Amino acid sequence: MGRPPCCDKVGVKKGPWTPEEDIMLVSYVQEHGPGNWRAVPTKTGLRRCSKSCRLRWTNYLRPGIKRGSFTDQEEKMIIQLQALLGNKWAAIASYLPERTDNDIKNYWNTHLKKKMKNLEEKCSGDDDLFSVENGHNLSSTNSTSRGQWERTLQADINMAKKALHSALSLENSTPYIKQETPAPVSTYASSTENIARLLQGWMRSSSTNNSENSKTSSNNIATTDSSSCDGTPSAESKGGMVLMEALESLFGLESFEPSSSDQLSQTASPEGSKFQVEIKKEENTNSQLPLSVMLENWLLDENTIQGKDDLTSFSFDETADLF
DNA sequence: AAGCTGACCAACCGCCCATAG
DNA sequence: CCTATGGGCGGTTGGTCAGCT
Repeated sequence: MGRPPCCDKVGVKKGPWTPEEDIMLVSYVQEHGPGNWRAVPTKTGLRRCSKSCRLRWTNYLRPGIKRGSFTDQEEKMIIQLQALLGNKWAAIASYLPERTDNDIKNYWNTHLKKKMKNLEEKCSGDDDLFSVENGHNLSSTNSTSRGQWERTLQADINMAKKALHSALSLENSTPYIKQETPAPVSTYASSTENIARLLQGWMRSSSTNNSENSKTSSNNIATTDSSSCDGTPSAESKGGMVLMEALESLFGLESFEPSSSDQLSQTASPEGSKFQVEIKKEENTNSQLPLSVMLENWLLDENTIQGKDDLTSFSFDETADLF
């Protein structure tokens, strides 16, 4: 017997969100803040499940979401964090605050999984270093001898260290949470911008086909988003700016702009901070933790991250005591 | 031009966890 | 301690579109 559904199935709308619904949701969140999702459908009049509202906000409407294709650097990070953490998309997303876990998950499933499989095929015959299909590398070595396992582990650790070190030293161009570097605002889309784009796409689609149902609008928008994902304002996004201004005056949404990295880290990735807090809590019992958790602790430890030189000084010998 | 197929991605679903009462 | 509830997460589905035959 599972949990009862989060809301009545009867009368609840499903499927793609319309711009009108998005506006209603954004204006509600602007007024009340994210949270208490249960109350959102009743207070906004949205005929949507509360969960659906939360998902729509976190995956699409919240400020600080970057859309469009992934950069090489992001791709690298995802691959390596996935190898290290497994399919912990929320945890991975905490390192890429401008990406949602859903985005990362989708990107992994559609692009990287295949890529890694090809790579694995190429590398078959070596060892299972590239075995990422089942998520955690570390767990795939159960049947190997201890020595082999340790070598594999050492390689994993080195790989992770290199990955993080290179990622952290890449001109600080990625707005990692812990670094608290100002986010490149141009690459972000605030809620206002998101909505503006939504409206724009919707208007465009309805102007070309007035009878077009709103189902397709959200997909049109998604395509539009990709076209301007590089942060360079396209002609379309300039049009969006006009709408944005209109919306700003309508809802007073300028306060949504991630004016500081602190705000960004709070709004863009609450999961990350929560994750880090959880890890912190676990540190007290480190001595009894499995290595995977120890590694996570090490990777996420604030001091380690901040003093990134330390990353390379981690030795497998330090972990030997664990066994 | 029509049909087919695979890629992509937004959204849904079910389970789990934390917490308030 | 137990239960109900809200929120979060990962897996999966289904609609749309582009490319190919």
